[in-house]
Amino acid sequence: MTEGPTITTIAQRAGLSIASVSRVLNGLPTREDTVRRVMRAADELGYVPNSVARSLRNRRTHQIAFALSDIGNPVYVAMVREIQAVLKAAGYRLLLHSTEGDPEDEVCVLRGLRERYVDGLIISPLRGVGAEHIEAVTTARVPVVVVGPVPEGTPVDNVRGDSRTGVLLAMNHLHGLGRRRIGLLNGPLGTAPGAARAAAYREALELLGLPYDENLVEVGDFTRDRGARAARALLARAPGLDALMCASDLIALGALDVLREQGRDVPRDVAVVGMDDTDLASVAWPSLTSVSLGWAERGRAAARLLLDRLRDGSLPPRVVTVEPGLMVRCSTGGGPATAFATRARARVRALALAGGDRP
Amino acid sequence: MTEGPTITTIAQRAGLSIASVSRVLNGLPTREDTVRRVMRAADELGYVPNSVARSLRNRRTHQIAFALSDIGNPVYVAMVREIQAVLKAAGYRLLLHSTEGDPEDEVCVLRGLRERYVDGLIISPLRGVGAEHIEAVTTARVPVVVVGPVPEGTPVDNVRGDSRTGVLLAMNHLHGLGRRRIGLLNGPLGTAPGAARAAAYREALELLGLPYDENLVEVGDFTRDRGARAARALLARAPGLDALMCASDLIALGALDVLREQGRDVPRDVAVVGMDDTDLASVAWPSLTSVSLGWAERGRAAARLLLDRLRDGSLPPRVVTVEPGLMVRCSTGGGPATAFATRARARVRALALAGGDRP
DNA sequence: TTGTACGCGTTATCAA
DNA sequence: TTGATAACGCGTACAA
Repeated sequence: MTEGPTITTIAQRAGLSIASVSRVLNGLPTREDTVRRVMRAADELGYVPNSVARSLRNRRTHQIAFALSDIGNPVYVAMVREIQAVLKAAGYRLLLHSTEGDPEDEVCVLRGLRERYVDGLIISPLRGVGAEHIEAVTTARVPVVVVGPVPEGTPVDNVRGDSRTGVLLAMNHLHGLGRRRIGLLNGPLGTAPGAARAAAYREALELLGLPYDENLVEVGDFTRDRGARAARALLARAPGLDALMCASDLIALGALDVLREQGRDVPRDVAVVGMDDTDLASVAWPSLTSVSLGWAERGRAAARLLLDRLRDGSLPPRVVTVEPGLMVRCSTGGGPATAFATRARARVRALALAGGDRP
Repeated sequence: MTEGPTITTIAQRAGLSIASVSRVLNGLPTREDTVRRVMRAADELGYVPNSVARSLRNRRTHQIAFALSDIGNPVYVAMVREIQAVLKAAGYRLLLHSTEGDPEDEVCVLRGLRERYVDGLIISPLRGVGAEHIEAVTTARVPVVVVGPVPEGTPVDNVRGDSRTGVLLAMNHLHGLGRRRIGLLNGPLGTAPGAARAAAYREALELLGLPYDENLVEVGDFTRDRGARAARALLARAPGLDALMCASDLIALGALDVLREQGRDVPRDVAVVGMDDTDLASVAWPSLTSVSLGWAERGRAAARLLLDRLRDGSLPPRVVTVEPGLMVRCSTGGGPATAFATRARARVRALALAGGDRP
């Protein structure tokens, strides 16, 4: 808790000016002897630069914030890990903001950026970037990268998943297993992922030549409890279904609970597919086939985008789309031992099926 | 990306001195009229204070760092969430440092504190605070709270779990179910939790009047894979065991995999208990009875300890011990519906058994 | 090569 | 009540 030496202290001790000290410390060309004197004094005093003062001068804090909707959501864990790794390697520190999914809070974070305590922000709003964000994002005084969908044409660095292709992948897989009455357990249609998945589901049915039956669709929430409730409702209404496409792993876990409770065998009677491919998918029993939306990869991409922009602010806004994959596990017939990923291959098939790449 | 107005800009526009502006902005007593002029100018200019400059002056950044061993470890997720909530409410931001379990890296973080970019640190080293940390901890220029065991007598705020009581709780539970050949699947003895759990296991056996049999103990790692491997080895050596005490949920999940693979029914043939009570425990099938070491609570406690100290640096170092509990689920015979927590009650029993409270 | 002096944006002290 | 001014610790033109 000592008061801590500054370059002034060092200068006094070494009998030099603070300018010389600063130069040595920053590795600027200096006479050999001076270097030694400064280093010696710094060493003896246990000098450590004050990063706040430095930031004030440099206008760089070497800190980057990540605003996420909910720390408890496992999809974010993978993202945080990757982001942190990339940033750390580049000499940045990671600040975390958990907004609990409150859009107002998210806007607050964006506004707070103007306080200049970070050099940049990665934000991943659960419900997508709405009108209320957009102004804050585009007028922010530091670079912002959005993970998730943004309105068409928004001039901002953006990393997106492709749940449409993900759903096509999964539906194609189920169809290939001979399933024909495939139910959808979706999240709220008001959220970006909910809407996208609903549309992709319909599209897939069409492509597969299956009829759309609204009795096979139930909307709930992205949680396990609500997923279970939705599954119960759906199974009551459509007892004959032979597969469930779930809009998240948590929903799928809820569905598994209900199926087990009703004595229906998974995957024999009903095959189940989740989305997000979180840790939970491999832990569940039966282990869950799940669409991998590439969360980890998205985290990495977002961090890289941001670092690039910090190096060169004049870059045009870029959009990175991460390819989805399908992790096949027991809940659709794959074994835990035989769990395998189909990414490129399955994707090709699904896209051929879909007739083109339009994420 | 404008250059951003400062109090100087405001002062000019309002025809006042920067001192007056600062006073108004900080709510110090000022003439009504002046207040209005300043507020108006600030508003029109869209002024936002520069938190870096403020920090330089105040020597407070309103940032707190949390150094953890591995973001991917689910026990930390709960902690991060709670810490963030407490800090946010108190007006602090949370910085994350993932050290990947590297003690050297942890020391680096501690050293980095001297750069003054945070007001305090919460650190939770997986292997406990060793000799290499201790100097760094005690000489850090900002308050540090350690979550996890520290050498006796270290003058530092400290939050600890009580895995000893936790193990006693679990062993007592298993004994109560009639299990007599209870195996231990432990993590490395070189880690603090590993050592503590090994000791507690022996102690429990003694208290329960059961013999210690080294053939019933296998040491691996805290991961699922290594847990599975350890389980396989243990089951080969001691096929007759009727219960498994696992030093972490991940180990327990690995054990469940192996038991399923060998066709042994859980809990009928072998009852399984995990530790940490992570989300995974309730997702697994059969759902996993697990010792709750109170990670969320520990996070809260750590944050509070730190905030207290920031308010008053002269407080004596405090130690908070969080009580463990037992979440009984299917893997020892409880149902998912009947899952219940025994904390106080079971604790009392276990302690009566243990003959006193000595965490 | 080295030193002087100023600015980064605030807050706080002291006169006026 | 207000204004001039000095820090906070660092980096860097510019002058010596």
